[in-house]
Order: sequence, then C-alpha cells, then structure tokens
Amino acid sequence: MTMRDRLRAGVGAALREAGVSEAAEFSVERPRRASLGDWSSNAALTCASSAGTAPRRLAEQIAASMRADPPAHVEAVEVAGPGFVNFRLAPSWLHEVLTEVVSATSDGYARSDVGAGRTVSVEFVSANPTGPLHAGHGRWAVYGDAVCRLLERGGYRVLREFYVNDRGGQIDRFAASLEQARSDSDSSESGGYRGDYIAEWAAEMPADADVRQWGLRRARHDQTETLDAMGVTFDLYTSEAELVARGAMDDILEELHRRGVVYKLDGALLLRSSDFGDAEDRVVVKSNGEPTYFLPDIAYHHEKFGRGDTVIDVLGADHHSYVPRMRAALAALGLDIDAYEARVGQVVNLRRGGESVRMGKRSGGMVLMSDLLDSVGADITRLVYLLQSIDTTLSIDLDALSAQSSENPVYYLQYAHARIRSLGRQAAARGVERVPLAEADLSVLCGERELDVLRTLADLPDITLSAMQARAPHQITAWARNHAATFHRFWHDCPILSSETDENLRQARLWLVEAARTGLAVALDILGVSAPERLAPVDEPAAEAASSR
RNA sequence: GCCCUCGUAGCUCAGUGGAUAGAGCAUCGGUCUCCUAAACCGUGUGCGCAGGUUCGAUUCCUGCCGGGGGCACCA
Repeated sequence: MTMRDRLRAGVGAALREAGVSEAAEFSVERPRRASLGDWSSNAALTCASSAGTAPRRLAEQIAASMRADPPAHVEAVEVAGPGFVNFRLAPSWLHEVLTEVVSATSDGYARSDVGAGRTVSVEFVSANPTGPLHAGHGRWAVYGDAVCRLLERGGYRVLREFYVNDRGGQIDRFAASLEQARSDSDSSESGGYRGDYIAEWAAEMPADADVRQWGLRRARHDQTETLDAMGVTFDLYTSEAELVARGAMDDILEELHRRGVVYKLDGALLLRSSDFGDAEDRVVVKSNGEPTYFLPDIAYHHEKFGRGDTVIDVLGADHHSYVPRMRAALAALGLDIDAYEARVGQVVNLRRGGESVRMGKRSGGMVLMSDLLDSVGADITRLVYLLQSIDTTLSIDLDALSAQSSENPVYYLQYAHARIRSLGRQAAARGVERVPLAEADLSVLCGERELDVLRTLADLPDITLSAMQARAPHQITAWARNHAATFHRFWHDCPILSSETDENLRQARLWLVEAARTGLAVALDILGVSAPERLAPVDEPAAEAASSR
C-alpha cells in the first residue's frame, strides 16, 4: 500500500466521521513546497460546499479525526492556508520508499498495470519512402518511441507502426528524379526531388534496375538503418501499395458506399466528412478514377482499429488538418472515435549559426538524421528531442549542439549514473561489501540531502503515470534532471567510502545510491538514453562508454 | 479570412484550478592532499493585454495583440 493510498483512506474515513456523506473528488499530493509538509490534501476545500461547512472548519475536523488514529509514519496533521490538511511524516516513510525501489529494480519500479494488457497501436514517423530521414522526422521518431516505452511501463501492449506511402504521385516524381539524375547529372526537372542523395543514389543504381522498385527499397533501407541507429524499431510496416493490392482499399470503398457516406461530384467521389465534423467534404476518388492518398489511409486506419484498443497517430503540425478528416472518416465508418487519438507536435526549426536551415526533400539543403547521429550520437540526439514538450517549436542550433556537446544535459544525467557505478568499483577495490538490504539500518538516513533523494524517488511512479497519460515524455526528462540534481548535491555533501563515515551510515548510503541509480535507470530507459557504467573524463579522449540501455 | 498551436526570468524552457511560480544556460564570484570538478555553492522586480467562470485563475472560457504551422482531385 502506497503512502498516498494510506492517506487517502485516512482522509476518506475522516470525512465520513465528519458526516460528509457524499465526498467530492479530492486529491492527496506532495505539496510544492517542503515547508508545507510531506503530503497534503485539498479534501476540505472540495467537500466544503456539499458538507455545508466552512473549508477551514472541515479541515480542522479532518485533522482532529486523523490525529486520533494516524496512518503509518504520520507524525503531524496540520491545517493551513484556505483549508489544506497537511501531513508531516517521519523519515521512515522514505526508508520504505528506498526498500520499495531496490526490490522493484529498474525493471519493476514505476511500473503500473493501468493498461491491463490492452493494446495500443502507435503510428509515428511514417516518412515517405522518397529519401532519407531528416532532423524533422527525428522528433517524431524519438517522441513516438518514448511514448511507447511509457505505455509499456503502464501495462499496455504496444504496436509500433510505420505506414509507407509507396504509391501515388510523389513516388512517380521520385522515380523520375532518379531516372533523370542517372541520365543527366546537369539539370533537374522543376518539381522533382533535388536533395544531394538523389545524385548519389542514382549513381549507385544498377543499369538494369527497375528505378521505382529500386528507389523505394533504397529509401526504406536508408530510413530503417537510421531508425535503428537511434534505437527506434517498429513492429509493423504497412505498405500502401500492398494494402491496395490485397483489396483492403476496395473493401473500404464498398463499405463507404454501403453506408451512404460518399457521393459523386464532377466525376469525383467525395466523402461526406463535413457531416462528421470536418470543415468540408473530401475527395476519395479523383475524377480520373485514381484514389487519393486518403482512401487507402482510411483503410489502413480501419485495420489499425482491428488490432488496437486505442489508435494513436503522431504527426507534425504541418499535417494537423488531416486529423478532423480522419476522425470524420472513422466516424463515418461507425468506429468508436474515442479510441482514436492524434498527437500533433510543432515543427523542428534547425539553425546553423544564426541562419535557419530549410527542410524538405524537394528543396534540398536538409539536415539528415544520420548526419546528426554521426556528429553527436544517439543519446544526445534523443535527449535533445525529449527536452521539451512537443507543443513547442523545437529549435536546434546544429553548431551549438556539436560545440557544446560536452555540456549537454544528457551528461548531467549519465554522470550521476556513472558516479554510482564507479562507487561500486571503488568499493570492490577497497574491499567494502554491501550487507543485505534487510540488515542495513536505514534509520540513519536522516540528513536533508539524503531525504531529498528519496523524496524525488517517491515521485517517480506518479510522474510516470502522468507522463504516460499526457503522452508527455518530457515530464520524465524534467524529473530525471531534478533527480540527478538532488543526487549530485547528496554526493557532494555525503561521503560514503571515506574512513570518517560510520559503517552503519556507509551501508545505508550504499543502498541509498543504489535506489537513486535504479530510479535514474528507469527514467533513462523510458527516454531510451543509455545508462553508462562510466563516463570518460572530459579532458581525455572519449573512451567508449559501456552502456546498458 | 478560417482552423491548429504557442506567448512564463536576458536566452532556452519546466510547471499548477489553490497556499511564497521553478530549472538550465549566460553573467559575476567561490569550492578538488577527499568515492571522476561532465560536479557542488552563492548571485533573479517574470506568467503578452482585456474581460468572464470560480471561495481561489499564470492554469479553464471569450476577445485582442504577437510568433509558428495549415487551409489541393499533393502526401
């Protein structure tokens, strides 16, 4: 039973004792400021009106009743502010947290079963197979993957999905560009693809190759390689061409007809999407008889509903208008629209020095994801993308990124982990052994530095749950930075192997850092950043850090 | 014009329907005979503007201003 559960039960009982029959929703939280106590409840505030009592007075009643029979570890119950009930706890509650973290290990701590094994289909990246991934795709690759990791920790089964738009006009243009680059390296057709890779790929292409097929394979291979390098793998790639070939698109078209949600106009077939919340009706079959991208896309989403209890699309703001359209199509098919969720994130703005670098395959001049990975590595790349909310425009200055890579926040986190691992090696070298946890006297951990570390650890399960529900992995990044800070402060002030440290305290601190390391490892795992055994000192040539992701 | 999104410290960003809004960077100044100083400590007049809902709004709603994105029988 967690501390929160105990307090919640206590407050609930106190409310009943105070004669509040219909208790409103109330929270039990860690207050922002430590001076207000270890835990706090707003129950008196939210229940006051239905109880017909003044908040402060109800709070006093709750406090009095809880003082009479306090939950474990509770030392003081106070009423403060407009009617908060605050709890001060003995450090023993944090020692309990330590034990909990260590026994759960990084695999089990901050894990929940809210997903109860339900399946979530998460589609992300889905870059067109017409070129390499650029730095803009990277944001969705890393974000999508981190969201999946959060969902997995929350007890969901996750399907990482990638949709390949390997048919249609863009592919025609891509093939034409390759063809032309092969025959004529000079001019390039307007509207075609102009990135440097076109010429390079054209040069690689065997003379007898089917340009279209070869180009698609080349692009997909390139993208997969880059994704692998950043630790992102997919469970399911769905080819639009194959989907059409096996009749899924025709089936959906038939279904749309049967439901009477399409109509002919000027030779084209339109979906009545405006009847389902979209701004206007959308063309699904062009007047030339060709389907738009939209039709197979509807078929694809229909399939995703078949394998996921929840279907999530991760897309950039440049595609946000697609959301009401897809939502309308799914509603038109009679699917449960609440199970569909689109996460729209802002674009990535790249700068080199002061100048902004334009993105887009057709304009050329893009920053390749593979180049970024080569220059700063996967860990920095991932953390940079996970530093802030996807609601903000992410600005990456490439020059600053490489120049300041040694000051990157990722090292702040990894160094904390490496320090603890280093301690283990030092301890072994000095013949210091850690006694079993059950034999350690944790009650000696009572300094503020020590308790602060445990307090942040206690928060991790809540943060993880919240980050998962909000699909906001940057909350984990923020927690990790805060946790690393409390750890570094502790480390600075609390020697462990020093001969001046009492043996009991040393043992307790050895377990404290193991708990701190475990929590950090959980966060790094969710972020997909490696938790290294050591970091190369900054002055020496970068040694390869042993890593366990 | 319409739609989406953002506006918090010099800069980059966290944050919350509540009780005194936080980090990092930058600046300046301190810490290694001591478990890696990629660390630690000190240094701060800020929620774009105006209404509304609420016991309480930086947070929710509306309008305005400003930045970004989108409004194809492209994907």
